[in-house]
Amino acid sequence: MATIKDIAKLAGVSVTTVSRALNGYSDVNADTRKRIEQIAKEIEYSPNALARSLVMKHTKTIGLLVSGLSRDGAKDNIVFDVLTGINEYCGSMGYDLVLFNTTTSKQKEKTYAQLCRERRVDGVIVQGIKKDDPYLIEIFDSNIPCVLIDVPVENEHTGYVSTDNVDGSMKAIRHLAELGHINIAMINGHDQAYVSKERRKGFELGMVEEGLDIHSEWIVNGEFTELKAEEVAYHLLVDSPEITAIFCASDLMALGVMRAAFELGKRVPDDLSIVGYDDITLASYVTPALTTIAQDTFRMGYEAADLLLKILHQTDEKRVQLIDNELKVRKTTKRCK
Amino acid sequence: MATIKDIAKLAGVSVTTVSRALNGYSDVNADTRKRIEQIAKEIEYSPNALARSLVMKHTKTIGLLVSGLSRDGAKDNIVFDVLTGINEYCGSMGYDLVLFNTTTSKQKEKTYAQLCRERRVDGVIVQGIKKDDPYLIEIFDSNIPCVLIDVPVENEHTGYVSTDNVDGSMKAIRHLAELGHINIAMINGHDQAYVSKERRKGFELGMVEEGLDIHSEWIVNGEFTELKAEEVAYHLLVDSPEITAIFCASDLMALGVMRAAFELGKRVPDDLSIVGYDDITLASYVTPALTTIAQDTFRMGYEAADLLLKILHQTDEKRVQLIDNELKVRKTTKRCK
DNA sequence: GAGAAATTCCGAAACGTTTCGGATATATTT
DNA sequence: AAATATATCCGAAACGTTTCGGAATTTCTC
Repeated sequence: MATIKDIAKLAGVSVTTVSRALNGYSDVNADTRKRIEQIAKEIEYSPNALARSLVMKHTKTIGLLVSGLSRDGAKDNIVFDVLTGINEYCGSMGYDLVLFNTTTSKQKEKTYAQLCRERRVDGVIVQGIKKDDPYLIEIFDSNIPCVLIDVPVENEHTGYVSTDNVDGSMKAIRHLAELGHINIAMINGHDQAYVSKERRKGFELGMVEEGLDIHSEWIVNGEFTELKAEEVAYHLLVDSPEITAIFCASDLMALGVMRAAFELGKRVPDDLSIVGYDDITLASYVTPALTTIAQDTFRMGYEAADLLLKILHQTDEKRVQLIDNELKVRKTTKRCK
Repeated sequence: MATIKDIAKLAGVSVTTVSRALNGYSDVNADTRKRIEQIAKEIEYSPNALARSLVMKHTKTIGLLVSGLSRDGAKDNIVFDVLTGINEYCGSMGYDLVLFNTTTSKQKEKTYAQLCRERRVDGVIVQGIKKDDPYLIEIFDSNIPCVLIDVPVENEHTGYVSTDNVDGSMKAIRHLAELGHINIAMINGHDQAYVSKERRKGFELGMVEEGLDIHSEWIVNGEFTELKAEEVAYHLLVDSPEITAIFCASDLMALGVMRAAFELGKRVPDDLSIVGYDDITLASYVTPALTTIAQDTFRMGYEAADLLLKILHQTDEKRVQLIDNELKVRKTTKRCK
C-alpha cells in the first residue's frame, strides 16, 4: 500500500513536505503541492489513520457501548434510533464509530477502561447500562470523556442525556385523570433502571396532584418485557377488577398488557385504558393504536454525540441535555364509564 | 498513559521481554512474567492497539458500510437485525466493528477504498447498496476482503450472503394459488435492487408453474416504501378490481397495500389476500397479522461475518452463503371466493 | 569437564505518520 | 550592497508496538 514515503521519492521531496502539502500547510509551493497531490492520486495513496493517530494522540473515533444490541432489541427500535442519531451527528463531524461488544463473555473480562484505551477512542457513548453494572463506577473514575443515555452521572468528563421522565409520566396520569379514571395502576420496568425510578415518581406525583389514591400493590414490575408484563397485568386485573387504567413504563409492556386484557375479555379502551411510554414504531401500528409518551430517541442520540464532542473539545461546560417528550393520544385511552 | 516502556523500566528488563511476556511467548522466565504482569496491572497498562496494528498489519476490526442507517430504517428492523448478527459473531471472534458513514455528503467524497484503507479495516460488510452505486465496482476492483448482503458479487476476495429470493417468491405464489387465487398482482421494489429482480422472477416462475396468467401491468414498483406502495396499490385496485391477491416484495409495502385496501372498503383477507416479504417485527403485530416470507436477517448478518472471516483467513474457498426462508401463514390470506 | 543444547534475555529496526527547529534560497528594505 | 524578511524546504525525533537475529547463561550429555 502506498505511503507518504513513496510519494516523497516520486516527487523528489522530503516526507515532511509531502505531509505538509497534503495537510494544507502554507509553507509549500503551489506547484510542488499540485505535483504531490497529483502523484498521490495516481498511486492511490490513502493516509494511514493508525500512524497518524499514534502521533496525534486522537483517533477521530468514538466508542459505543450498548447493551441492547441483541436479537430482541429489534422490537423496540430505541437502540437503533439512538444509534442512527449518534451516527448522523458523528458523521457530519468526521468521526467514525466503533461498536464495542459487551454481549460476549470474551469481552466482559476486559474492563470498560481497557476497552476504550486499547482502541484509543476519543470518547464513549454508553447506552442501556444498568445502575448496578460495575462498568458504571469505572466510567465515573476513569478520565475518558463519556456521555450516558438515560443515566444521570455528572462529572468533569462525563455527562448524560435524558428526557424528563417524571414530567412525562405526569402527563400520562393527567390525561388518564381528565378522562375520569380513578383506579389507575402502573406496570414499571425493574429497579436497575434509572428511568423506572423516575417514572414511578412521576406516577405518584401525578396521582397526588390529581387527588387520586395510590395503591402500592397496584405498582408492579414487568421487567420491560412484553411477556412478563402480560403475566403481571393478568394477575393484577383478576385480583383487582376495579382497575380501569394502566400506565406502563414502556410500550412493549403496554402491548403485553393489551394481550392480558384480551385474554380476560376486557376490551381496550372500553373496559381498560392503557398508556405506554417511548412511542416505538409498533405503537402506532398496533390495533388499537397505543396512546403513549413519545420520546425522540433519534434526537437523544444526536444530542448525546453533540454533548460528547463538546466535552471533548471543552467548548462548553454543559454536562446534561434534556429532551422534550410529548403525550400522543391515540386509541387505547377513553373516558371512564 | 502507561506504555510498555514504563513496565520495562520498572521491571528492569527490555521492552522486548515485556512484549513477549505479555503476549505469552515461551522464552521468558515464569518469575519475570509474573512480575511483569503484576506491574502491568498496577500501573493500569493497556496495550495501544494503534501501535500494534501499525506493525502487525491488521487491526482486528471490520468495517460496516450500511446505507439504511437512517431514521426511517427503524420501521423495518432488517438493518438492525443484520447488524446484531454481525456484532454477535464478530464479538465472539474478538473483532470490533467500525461504522462508516455513507449518509453524509462529507464522506461521500471519499471513495470506498479510501474509507477502508484509512482505517485499515481487515475486511468490510456492505449492506443496502444499490446496483448502480459507484461504490460497487470499486469494491470489486479493490482487493479488500468484503462480503455483500443481498448483492451477488463473487471474487477472489469478495463474497455475499443472501436468501433464495426466487424460491421464496414461488412459495408465496404457490400458497396463493392453493387458496384458489387466479388474479394475482405484485408490488415490487425498484430496479436498483437485486432482490427485486429475483423476486419478480420467482413471481413469474410461480405463476407459470401454477398455470396462471401474468398481467405485466399488474406488476408495479412500490419503491420499498409504505407510502408509495399504498399509492400504486390504490390505483391498481381501482383499475383492476378483479385482482384478489397481491404479493409484495416487502412487508412494509404490504402494510401500504393493506391501507389502500382499507380506503377502498376492501376487507383483508376476505376481499383481498396479501402476502409480504421479510417478516419484520411489525408483520406479526399488525391486524390482521401479515402472511409473509420470513428471512432470518439476524442469521444473515451472522453468516456474513463468518464468511468474511473465512475469506480473510483463507480457510475456505466458499464465497456465497444462502440462508433459508420460510412461508409464515398468518391472517392476511384466505381462500378465494 | 568439554561440547552441545536449552533457557532467557536484549538491541535495533521497522511500521507510517507529524512536527520542531533550522537551513537554504529568494525577495524586500534601507 | 548589506541587512533583513519571506518563501520553501528538510533532517531527525517521536508515537508504542513487534520481531529478527543473536548473546549470555545455565543445564544436559557423554
